[in-house]
Amino acid sequence: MIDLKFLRENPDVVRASQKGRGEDVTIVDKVLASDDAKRVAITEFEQLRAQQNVLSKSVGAASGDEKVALLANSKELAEKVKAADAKRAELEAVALSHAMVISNILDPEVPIGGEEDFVVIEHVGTPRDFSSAGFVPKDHVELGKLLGAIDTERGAKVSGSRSYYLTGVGALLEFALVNYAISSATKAGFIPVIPPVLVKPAAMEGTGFLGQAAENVYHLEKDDYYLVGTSEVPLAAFHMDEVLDVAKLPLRYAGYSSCFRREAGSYGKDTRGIIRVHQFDKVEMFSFCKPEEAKQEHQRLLQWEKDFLNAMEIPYRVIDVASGDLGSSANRKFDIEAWIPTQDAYREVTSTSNCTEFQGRRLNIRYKDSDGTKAIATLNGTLVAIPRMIVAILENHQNADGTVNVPAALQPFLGMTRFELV
RNA sequence: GGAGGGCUCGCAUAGCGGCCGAGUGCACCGGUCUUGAAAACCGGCAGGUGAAAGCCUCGUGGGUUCAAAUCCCACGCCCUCCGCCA
Repeated sequence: MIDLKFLRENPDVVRASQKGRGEDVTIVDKVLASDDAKRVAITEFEQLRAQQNVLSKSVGAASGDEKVALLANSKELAEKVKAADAKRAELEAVALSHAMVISNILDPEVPIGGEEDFVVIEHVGTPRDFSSAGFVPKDHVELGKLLGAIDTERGAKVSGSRSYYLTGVGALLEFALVNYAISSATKAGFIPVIPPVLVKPAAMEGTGFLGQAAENVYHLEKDDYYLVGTSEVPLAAFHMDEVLDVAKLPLRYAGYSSCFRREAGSYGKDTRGIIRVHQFDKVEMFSFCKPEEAKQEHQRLLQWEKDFLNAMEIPYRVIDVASGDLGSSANRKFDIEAWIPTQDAYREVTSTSNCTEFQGRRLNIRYKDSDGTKAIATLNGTLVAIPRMIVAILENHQNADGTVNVPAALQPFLGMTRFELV
């Protein structure tokens, strides 16, 4: 949630932010109006309540005729208080429901525009020249079959489209990637976490996934639970309703979990292979920090993501994601896109978002320092999303015969230097 | 799924419908004393909101009442026992 005080004082900034995202601008005035009405109702209620408290006390002290008279007064006042309280509650709910619609306020540096309007920040590494090597690269589906690593046909048989089995070296590769990720994250001071992936509505709502992103979330209606699309959700909600000690910040967690995505609205996109799937595992970095440190922390998360790609020896580029393509909680987002030879394109493999205090306010997570209790800032970043990383590794490190070289960083975790044909 | 017990200010506890936003002990913070420490003693010590007055918060939500930590109802969580089970 945005800061209502900020909104009251800077409505134009919020309007511009909404506009930049391609979202409803008129909501700003609705929020201002409903917030105003709410504040008036609160004042009315509190004044009546104060009277009632005084009167009630005098009733207790009085006796006889005096008491009878006071009781009559009090009874009347109690009715008014009740009415005012009901009105207050109603207007508060309206104001909150409006306020929750507004997305996080864009960082002024975010490129304005739609999905295509990202800005490339840098390129790292050079895509291999397969033609000079004298062979046409195979795609990951074919390689996965040759290596006995990926089985999409049986995935479809058992679980429908966008499903797959990782088998043999494919399964081993996941373990190696996860182990490498967790061990490097731990070295960097992250606390490793295996979170629940089945969460209550409050966690989903608080992280901002029930707004525009709701259609991509699996909901178990019978029990009113959600399957998370990323461990960002349980990691953010880990400290829900808590006040954190400023001395412990930044507090960093690395969560390993399955992720579930409905992929509604992506029909026909990436239907081949395991680029876009309904279920995958991921190691996610999550950071709680002071708002004034969030921007630097964002750069740190990006650096850890780059370190991972570098270790995998995969060419990539970093993009500054455009305003229209940001999640509602993010005020800025950097994606890392790995080079995928058979698509002749860079494709998103990791992503890091600065959510500033937006989630902190929704989840009621604060920190305490010498001058008070304030909303905390949260940031998230992918360390490794397994299927896409597997795609990048197989395709970039393949040999003419279909074998694949294992990046040096993973060799200790795999106990092999090459994936052989089965 | 069935049967019980419990949820009060960091922890542990007290709490008759009004004098309870709430006592006590421990912990914690500051001070006196001490070469230093311990002990002792003195003082402070829940949070939110608000400029303040005030208002709100005793698991959560409703209800009864002029007035609820205290009475009633529902739900949640925790613990014990039984059944089922990865």
